[in-house]
Amino acid sequence: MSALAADVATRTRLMEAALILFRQRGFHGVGIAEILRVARAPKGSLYHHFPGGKVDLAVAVVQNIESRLQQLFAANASFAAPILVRNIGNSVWQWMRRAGGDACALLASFAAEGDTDPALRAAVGHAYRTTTESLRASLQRDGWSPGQARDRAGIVLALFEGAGLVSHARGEPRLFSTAIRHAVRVCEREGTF
Amino acid sequence: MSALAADVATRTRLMEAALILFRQRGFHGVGIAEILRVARAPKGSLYHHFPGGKVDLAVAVVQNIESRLQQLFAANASFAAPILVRNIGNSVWQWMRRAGGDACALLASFAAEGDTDPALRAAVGHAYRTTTESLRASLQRDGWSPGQARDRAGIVLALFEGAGLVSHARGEPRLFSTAIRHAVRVCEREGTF
DNA sequence: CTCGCTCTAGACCGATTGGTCTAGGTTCGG
DNA sequence: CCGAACCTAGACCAATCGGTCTAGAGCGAG
Repeated sequence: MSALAADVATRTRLMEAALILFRQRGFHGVGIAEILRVARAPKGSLYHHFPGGKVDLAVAVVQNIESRLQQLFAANASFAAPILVRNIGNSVWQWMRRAGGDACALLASFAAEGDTDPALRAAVGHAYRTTTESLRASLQRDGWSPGQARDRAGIVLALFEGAGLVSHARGEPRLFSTAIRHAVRVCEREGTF
Repeated sequence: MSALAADVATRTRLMEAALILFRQRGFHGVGIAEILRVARAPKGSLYHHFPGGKVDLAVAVVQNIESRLQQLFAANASFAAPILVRNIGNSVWQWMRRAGGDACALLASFAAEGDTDPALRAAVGHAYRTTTESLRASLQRDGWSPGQARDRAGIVLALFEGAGLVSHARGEPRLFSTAIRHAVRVCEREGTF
């Protein structure tokens, strides 16, 4: 099916362009025209692949990020929470270093504009929920109490989101790697933390 | 000067409306028309008080938040870092609970759309810088090494920004108070953390 | 070959965007 | 009481917004 191949390519190109641009300027900061220009696609293609238009595209991007994160959790499921957090943190860091691939800051960006659209808000909320849940499960497997596991999962998520945001805003990747190290320690059973 | 009084009132009303709306939907998500409607001001007033238009208004709001944060640091300068962080965290939490007064999530929102405008980006960067600097100074006063103080200041800032964002996105104020408690511990000299 | 379906292509639309500009109060100092 | 300064008020503008719609290119199946 060469038709399908072309389809996938265009669809993917649209999502990649959207990811890059939304990350830079947020949902409302980017016009459809610009996405199409970057993706080198005509308007018809966008509304063919994403009948709901701009929101539909943004939701698809969020879901894609969510599933990528879930894959990372699955790939690291056999590790203890500190190792898992370190590995996932490093993977996300790699995404951020490769131009435009920053997942963290995109979710944060959409979260910041949360009251925009119910569907988009729901997608971001779902992504946060599944990520927190995976983190919590890992911590509980390590022996943390349910309450402790939930709190620490929230802390780790907030830390990553905040660090992604601030380090992006200030052009200081350093902060993100510091945050990874700290998040790892938050998950360790030894020490007061 | 009753003219000045009217002036101040309109200017303030514009900034308050902008703060509330930008926080909800970000810089690009809010139109000037809506700000004017909420502030009950005509267009002419906006461009009189903020000749640079929308960006000028947003920068003023960011600077206002920055100065409010600096006032909090000044008011808590005599406390050790953990107490200072707890107090400031609680104050910010109060802002967030009062409708529309969330400072953290607004900076985060603008940071997320950072590539929008150089002036806005600079204002947010400056606010982050002064806040981190105040935090670092407090930690160093407590005896932390310069490197440790800088790292921990960054962690605390990222934690607050991330927690403000995620808790706002998910409607879970709980996470923010958990983050405050954690941030306090990050600043404590006792324990491994 | 031709039919039919998927996808591309872009002209076109009304609504809304941020911003400019001219008038019209209002409130001072003198 | 009057002119100048300050501020309000909103009509108006080009540009852009997200979205719809028709036309046709390209393909595999029969």
